[in-house]
Amino acid sequence: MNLENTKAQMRKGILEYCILSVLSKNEAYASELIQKLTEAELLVVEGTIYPLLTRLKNDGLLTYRWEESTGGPPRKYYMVTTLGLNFLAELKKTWAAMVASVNRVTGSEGEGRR
Amino acid sequence: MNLENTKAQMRKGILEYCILSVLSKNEAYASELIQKLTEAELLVVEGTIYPLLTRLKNDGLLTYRWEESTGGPPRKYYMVTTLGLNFLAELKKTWAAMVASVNRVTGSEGEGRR
DNA sequence: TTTGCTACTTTGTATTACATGGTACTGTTT
DNA sequence: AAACAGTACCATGTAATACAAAGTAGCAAA
Repeated sequence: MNLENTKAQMRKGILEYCILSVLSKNEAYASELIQKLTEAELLVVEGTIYPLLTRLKNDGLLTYRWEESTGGPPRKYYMVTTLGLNFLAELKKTWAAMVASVNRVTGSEGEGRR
Repeated sequence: MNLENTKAQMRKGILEYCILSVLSKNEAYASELIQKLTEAELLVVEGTIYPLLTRLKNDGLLTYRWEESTGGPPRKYYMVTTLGLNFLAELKKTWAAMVASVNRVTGSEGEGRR
């Protein structure tokens, strides 16, 4: 029962939401995504993001296209599909509801709203 | 990739926080906890909460005492230890930081603060 | 005694994040 | 040209968690 472990557990399930959200604004390839999420202090690593992107693609929420790079191997640029946009809208609601619930239960209901 | 599944994943890791938080205000037994969390629209079931309570107890964050019931079997009333309170304080910070990060990444940073 | 309710417990399963190691393409250095 | 370094993608195995499901046990009323 250490804090790092609990943090990791808390991150579970929100990555999908974050990735879809980031990609809905701009297409990006995996390394770019990792950089953006890391900048936002949401730890992610390769071993996490590649399987996740593949899963989202297999479920029809993402597509990708290959693009040559000016140095190094070609990149897979991912973008959100229409289905992905719908799912993202649902996730947004879900996230908002969950934050509200947690804040209510933990007694920080008013925070950020006064 | 269905919404219910993603919701379940989003809940991961926050239960510890919610339970510690609820118990820090009033001691309670498992069924009471389930009721409170369900009222707050945070689904929990027996199979989830009993092992979790035991884990928190084994890690020294919770203690319990038996109390006879006026009908039915005796109840285990759980309460938070000093160690648990410290951990709770950390979780509170962690949760707040994560919500801030997610909102920043998904572009809902201002929401609830206007 | 049987039935029903409450409360606690245990076992097995699905899902996820991550660590780790591996493949492949490009350009640079020797 | 050969070796190397850097970038990018991919695959496998592990740990942790939530949950379903089935089980145990106490108490009380019919």
